[in-house]
Amino acid sequence: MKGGTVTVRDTPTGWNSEPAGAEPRGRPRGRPRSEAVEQAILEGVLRLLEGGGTLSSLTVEGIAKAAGVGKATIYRRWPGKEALLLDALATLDNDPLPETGSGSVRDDLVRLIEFVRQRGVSKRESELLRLVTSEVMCHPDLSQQYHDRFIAPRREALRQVLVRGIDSGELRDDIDLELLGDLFAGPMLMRTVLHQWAALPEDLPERIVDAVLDGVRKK
Amino acid sequence: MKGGTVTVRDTPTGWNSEPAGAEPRGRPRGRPRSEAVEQAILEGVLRLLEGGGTLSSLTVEGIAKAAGVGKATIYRRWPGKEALLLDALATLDNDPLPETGSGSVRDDLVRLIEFVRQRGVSKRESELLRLVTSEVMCHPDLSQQYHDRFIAPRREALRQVLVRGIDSGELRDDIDLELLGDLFAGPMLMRTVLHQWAALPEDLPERIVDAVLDGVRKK
Amino acid sequence: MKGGTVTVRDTPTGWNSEPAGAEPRGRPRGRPRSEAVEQAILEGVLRLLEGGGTLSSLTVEGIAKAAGVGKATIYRRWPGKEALLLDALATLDNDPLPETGSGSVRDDLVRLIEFVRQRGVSKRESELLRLVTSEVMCHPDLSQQYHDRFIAPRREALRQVLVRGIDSGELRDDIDLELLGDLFAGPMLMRTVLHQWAALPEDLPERIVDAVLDGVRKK
Amino acid sequence: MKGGTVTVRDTPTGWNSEPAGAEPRGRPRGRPRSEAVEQAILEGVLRLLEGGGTLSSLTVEGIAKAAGVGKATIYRRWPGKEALLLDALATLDNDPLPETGSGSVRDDLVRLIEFVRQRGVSKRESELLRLVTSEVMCHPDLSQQYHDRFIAPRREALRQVLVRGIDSGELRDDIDLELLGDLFAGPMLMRTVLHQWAALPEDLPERIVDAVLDGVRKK
DNA sequence: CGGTAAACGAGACGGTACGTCGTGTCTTGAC
DNA sequence: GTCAAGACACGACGTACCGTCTCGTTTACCG
Repeated sequence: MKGGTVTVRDTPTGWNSEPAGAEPRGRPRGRPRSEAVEQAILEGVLRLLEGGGTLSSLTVEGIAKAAGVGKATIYRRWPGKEALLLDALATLDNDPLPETGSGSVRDDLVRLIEFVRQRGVSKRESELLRLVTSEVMCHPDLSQQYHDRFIAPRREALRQVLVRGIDSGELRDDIDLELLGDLFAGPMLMRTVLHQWAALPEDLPERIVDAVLDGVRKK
Repeated sequence: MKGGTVTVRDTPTGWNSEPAGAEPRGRPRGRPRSEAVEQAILEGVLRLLEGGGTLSSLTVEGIAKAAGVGKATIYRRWPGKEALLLDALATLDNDPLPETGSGSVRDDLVRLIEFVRQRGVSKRESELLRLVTSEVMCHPDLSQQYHDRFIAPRREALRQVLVRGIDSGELRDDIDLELLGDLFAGPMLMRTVLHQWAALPEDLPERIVDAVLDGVRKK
Repeated sequence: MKGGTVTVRDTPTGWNSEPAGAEPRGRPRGRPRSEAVEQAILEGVLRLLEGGGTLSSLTVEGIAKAAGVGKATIYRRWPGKEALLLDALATLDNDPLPETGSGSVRDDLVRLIEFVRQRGVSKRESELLRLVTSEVMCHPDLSQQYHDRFIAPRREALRQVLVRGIDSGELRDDIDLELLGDLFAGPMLMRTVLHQWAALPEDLPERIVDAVLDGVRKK
Repeated sequence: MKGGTVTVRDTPTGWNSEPAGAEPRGRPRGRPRSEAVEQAILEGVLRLLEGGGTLSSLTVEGIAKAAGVGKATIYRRWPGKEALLLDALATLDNDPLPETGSGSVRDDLVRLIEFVRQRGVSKRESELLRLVTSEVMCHPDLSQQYHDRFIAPRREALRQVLVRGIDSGELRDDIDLELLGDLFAGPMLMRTVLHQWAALPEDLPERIVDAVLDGVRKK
């Protein structure tokens, strides 16, 4: 909730950013925004999502009620339901990406895909992902936000592994990097977006990686 | 707009089904529903979608206005906006699946993926797909409809090709069929859902199929 | 609720105005507005007013709830709470002005003032008058409306009586008509606006008229 | 802003009363309230009123902004907008009542009515009166305040003159005092509340008094 | 050919949520 | 303890759609 947030949120007075020393543009005046309120709102969103329901059944009014908060307090921080959803997603999805580069390229790939699989197994996260993803597909501007905050880091990690694999001669160098990434990530997305969330067995990452590495043609 | 429709639409009086002769359950009385009105509504949906916009900016009231039609006329035919969207999608997506089974398994796979690629290059279809997909992810009941009408046929065609490949010894038989399908279809979905619609070059299907067939491991 | 209303209300399609024959400017299309709903809203206003309360405690939302009506239905007919109050007042204040010109000028004056006194005695009307009057004093545009619909007719009736009195030699002709009217009407207003509504005994009109006629100077 | 104020205001610490020496109940600690702030708030109210506008368009938030003052500073001094209005009215309406009892009863009456007329010709005061009056009519508790501070003194002065007139034999003694007062004050109220503020010519007080004294019946 | 009945355009209807604004209280740091 | 600033819970505002309903009109069929 550090970097990407500022472009979506209203970034009201920047009262909690400066590390030390003199504040450049004057310190924020008036009562500071309550951290607890922030948490309550995000927690309220997650609580409502657990009940399940449509995107349009997740109303701002309902969130305010669930969080014990005024509507204005929500609109003071987020321009709308969509941006709020992104931040709610961020509160769940803040585990660090797995370490890569230490072992074999294959193991790194498995680890990355396993990391994504975890998202879908958690009830909370999968519900949230379901809604966020559909919301995102409607709002092109949010799509950018979503991509920058959630997709891009994963893709970058994947890219680095793939580059290492090419450099070390483990991977073919005649396939463009973008497609290479899609080959590994696509099957997970397939289950995530269109299939049931249940169809994510533990050994799925391994099977995906091995199949993509070796090809499906009979030798 | 034939088979699947009946489960979604109200199928009010069955006025356009029987050719002649005795109607079993009473012939429809009163003024028959106008075919032109039906077209106008669906066309109105597509016209509004071209303007682009959020899912919630596509209102039933707006559709009625755009089509020069009363709201009740829409509700008489579809139970809601979602089902209407599915039918609108069907008016575009009614090309027959490509023939398969005549040539090599590889060519069949390329043809199938190329068929999907076509969906994404048309402005109208890609916009519609964007909204329908996000709508579908929220409504579990629609999800079933969408799957049965649009996903299942494609998956089935794909499955048949893959089975043929396994039987003929061209494809490995130690990968379960479901994953096999995802390997080919996943990369396309990746571009469709998360990437830009533009990134769908003509030779993409070939490159996907060859990469998946041969694997990405350096020989 | 005939003439004056049209300038305040939205006068949507004029569906209830034409006496007979062909409608000049096209008959209203769509479902006609319900007379019953209209009554329910006005009745709701009066019911809430009986409970007593501030002007700002009489909310549009409350009126809608009390009348079992959607807010939009109110806004469809009246531009705001103020105009609605005027019409609510009109539903109470629709007794015909008393007949004048038949007997003595003094009796006519007493009758007119007695007519005004009746307004203040009724709980409903006095509450309503209290709010309407204060509302009216804030909104200059409503002030005009209020004057035209409620004040002007009374003043005109009073003026006619006074003119008759001057012509017949019963009243002095060296006092301008406006002031003459204020002399008779002022004392009633005094009790109405500033005093308690209770202080309106039955013989008040007679005493006012006689005092104004004869003067208060000791002979 | 002397006597009546204390019942309405919070009378916080009494910081401006003691001349010197020992404070009986502990001297006020902390920063004393700024006199300038008080003035700024009242002046802000008057400035906003000159712009004209509805009662509800005169918001506490707007007053604070206009006075360059925090909202809490206003609420620390007055319990609400209404009481503040009364005090704002008092800053304008602080001329001493005219002397009476020195000359003829008629001249005293003219003087008193002329005094009231002055209120109406000042733009500031008439605007303020307009709002205060309407506010007052809604809040029964304020009505009492308003009556005690502004109406009662005038009525009392009027009453004294009338009593003197009766005692001296100049006025009839068969009309109750309350009605007698209304006869003189009513016409002014008429113009003030319902008519235009403009209709207050200089000789109006004289004409009212003479007409009421002598009666309007032709001799 | 005239009657019956449903479809049609229009738009009113009871609701629900929207995003904004004002209220009166509170919480900061500065004075 | 006051002050300016502004966050806070609350609740009304006026608007926009929802899905249903009631109008008068139109358009088929059926007797």
